[in-house]
Amino acid sequence: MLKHGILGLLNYGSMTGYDIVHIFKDSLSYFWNAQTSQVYRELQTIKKNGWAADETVEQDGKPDKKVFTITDSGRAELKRWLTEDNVEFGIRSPLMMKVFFRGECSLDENIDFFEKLQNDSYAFDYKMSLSPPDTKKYAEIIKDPMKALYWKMTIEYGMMYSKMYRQWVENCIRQLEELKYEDTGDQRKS
Amino acid sequence: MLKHGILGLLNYGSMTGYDIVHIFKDSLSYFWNAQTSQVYRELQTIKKNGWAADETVEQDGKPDKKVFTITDSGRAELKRWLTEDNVEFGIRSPLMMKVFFRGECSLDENIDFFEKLQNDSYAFDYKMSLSPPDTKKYAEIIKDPMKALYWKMTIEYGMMYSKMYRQWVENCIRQLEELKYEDTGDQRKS
DNA sequence: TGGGTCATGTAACCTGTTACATGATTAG
DNA sequence: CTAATCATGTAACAGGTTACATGACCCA
Repeated sequence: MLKHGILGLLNYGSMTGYDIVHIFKDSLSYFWNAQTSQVYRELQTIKKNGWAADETVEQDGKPDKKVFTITDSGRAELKRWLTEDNVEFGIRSPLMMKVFFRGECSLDENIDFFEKLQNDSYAFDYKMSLSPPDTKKYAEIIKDPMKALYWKMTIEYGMMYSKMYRQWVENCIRQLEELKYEDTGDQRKS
Repeated sequence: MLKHGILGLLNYGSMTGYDIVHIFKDSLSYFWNAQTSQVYRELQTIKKNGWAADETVEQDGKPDKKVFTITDSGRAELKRWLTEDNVEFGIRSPLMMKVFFRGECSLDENIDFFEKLQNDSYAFDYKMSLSPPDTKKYAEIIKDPMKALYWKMTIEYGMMYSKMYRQWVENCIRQLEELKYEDTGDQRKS
């Protein structure tokens, strides 16, 4: 998966592992987070597969760098990946796995649990409002406004997801709180 | 992750690997899909960790089975996992990775792409309406209505996600179709 | 006699995470 | 002097996927 993300970036222009790591952090982090170590490893297999070639560039005052350039075979592989249909609808969610079994904890513990989720989602939105995916940096790389459209779609997805998530969490909290009142003598009518 | 899901199920009652695989298929598949091979492997490590004990039961007319029973240490581990806070808000999405780079394909190809996503989501909803997560089977296992609440929450999440997803896809298609009309001479006003 | 259910797995592989490791330059 | 930025990775582990493998019984 990450392999093809890297290939996609290399297709915009030649760059180093270091560059790739930073683009992931700045512009793709909210739907994919890439470990430095994995990026360097994938670059090795990309090279081994002949999807990119590397060239060592000396710099002064800075360490040498290894610039990767996509090959025709790499572009073909990128296109193959984009065309292949294996995008299954489905939500592999570690969070739901936990929610599913929360009956083992007390009502109060679970209210705390969901309130923490709520806070995380607020924090996420706040962080996003402070530093949205870095438009300028990405525009430098991507240039073509037509291509930026797809980037915008992923951001819209992130925002819609975040909104839906918050609604779900609030709904869960409401249900738990109603149960709590029922337990402690039905104070809802007062 | 799956390890703890299995532990959660064993906590409801002793069962075999085969049972676990089927419960995952019937009731948890829409947020986690478990491979048979992985289930059997995880059961081995669960046993090795002392979280469950196994007992071979002979049957007539059917192959022998290995029934796993959770231990106190297993219950403690389940509780530890539920209590530990590592539920990061964030959406690791292979789909978004693909959407991000779709600028490499033509408008028409991309309209097809999103229409396929739309169909998948319709198919998912239809399948869910025909056979929603198997209430009866799950009720047999879970019994306690208080615990079933958390199961219901995961289903609500699935439905809300599915709705949001469809809206997002429709929104994407709309944007692409507008662009198409602009390209072919702005027929929107007619 | 052919397909479904019951029931068990192994082996190889791929992908992602965590921890560790180095070292020069530059700005505050 | 110290922290950040630039720039590279290795090693071990954890978790998930794919392919393969076996075998009896039951129902149509």
